[in-house]
Amino acid sequence: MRLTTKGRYAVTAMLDLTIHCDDKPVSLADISQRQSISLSYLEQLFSRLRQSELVTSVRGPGGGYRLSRSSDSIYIAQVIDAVNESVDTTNCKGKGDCQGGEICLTHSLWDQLSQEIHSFLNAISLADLVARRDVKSIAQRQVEQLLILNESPQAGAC
Amino acid sequence: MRLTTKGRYAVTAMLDLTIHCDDKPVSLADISQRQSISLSYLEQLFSRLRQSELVTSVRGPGGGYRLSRSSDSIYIAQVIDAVNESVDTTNCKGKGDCQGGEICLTHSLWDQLSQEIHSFLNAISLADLVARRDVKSIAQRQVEQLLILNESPQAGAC
DNA sequence: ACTTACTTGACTAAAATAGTCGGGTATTGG
DNA sequence: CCAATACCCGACTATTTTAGTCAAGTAAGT
Repeated sequence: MRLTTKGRYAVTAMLDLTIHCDDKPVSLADISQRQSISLSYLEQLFSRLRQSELVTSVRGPGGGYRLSRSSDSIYIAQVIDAVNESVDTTNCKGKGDCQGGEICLTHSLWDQLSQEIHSFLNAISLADLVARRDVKSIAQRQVEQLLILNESPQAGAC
Repeated sequence: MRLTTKGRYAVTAMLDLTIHCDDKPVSLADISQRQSISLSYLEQLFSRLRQSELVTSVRGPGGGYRLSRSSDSIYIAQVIDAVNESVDTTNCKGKGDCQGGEICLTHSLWDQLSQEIHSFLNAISLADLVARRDVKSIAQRQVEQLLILNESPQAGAC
């Protein structure tokens, strides 16, 4: 099982994309500023997200990324899977050959835990997260901080 | 969040201890053979398990380890915590200072997931695992394999 | 005494994480 | 056309963690 900054960044970036998407695609530079994630690292993550067909890209000036489908049909588990191999907690990737070809003593426990985590993350969509009150207020704070930082009022398109 | 071989080994070893404990303490050498875990590595893990007061040790010949209390009052979450810092999935360890002192966009999600995993692992005791049918049959297989392995050396040795 | 078995700490190879860097390529507004 | 924008891609790297090994103890039973 791996659940580290990589997966967290991916979900955070996808959520940012969901919040700040109206008609124009969202550039990685914007996400980088709002979410304090390095631009180069974001590029790496979005390469995987695009390969998994969770986002589509638009090149050139004014370009950026869009969700490839509605935010209520993109689930957190899919985002994590895209960048973070899996949420499997078994050693044998569910195959049951954990102890020299045979199943190990605790295999069923880890198998059960993996299913538990997967169903939890697969039941929450990006749309669900956007609807949360705390997410809304944090997103607003981030936009305001960015405006102060940039000083020049950048025509709040959203 | 970390859930790797270290935590799995710890739970497996504790389960082995639960199964093979009658009156005499269980030596790490026995666990090492049955569960195919390196003896030196087990020593490292049991050092942590002892510090967390999950096991007690008996030194000298015939010595080994015992559960410090009944197997129905030792929970999987405690074993993992003992060797594997925590099952927390947030970046800020629940503090909420994930984005430069402020809370990050996805904090509540990871916080919720952490609680989910913790309650799952905290609801299963070693006694619960021992009672499982698959665990019983795997344990029996391991004992039989060990008997075969230990009886053979008389043939070609010396 | 001798052996067994726990105890401790230092050390290490390999892998993963969390990035950086430098060059591409497509697109578009002027 | 052209230069700026922003995605695209692969190689590189420092740091941390994992999954151990090794050596030198200490305590206790026969």
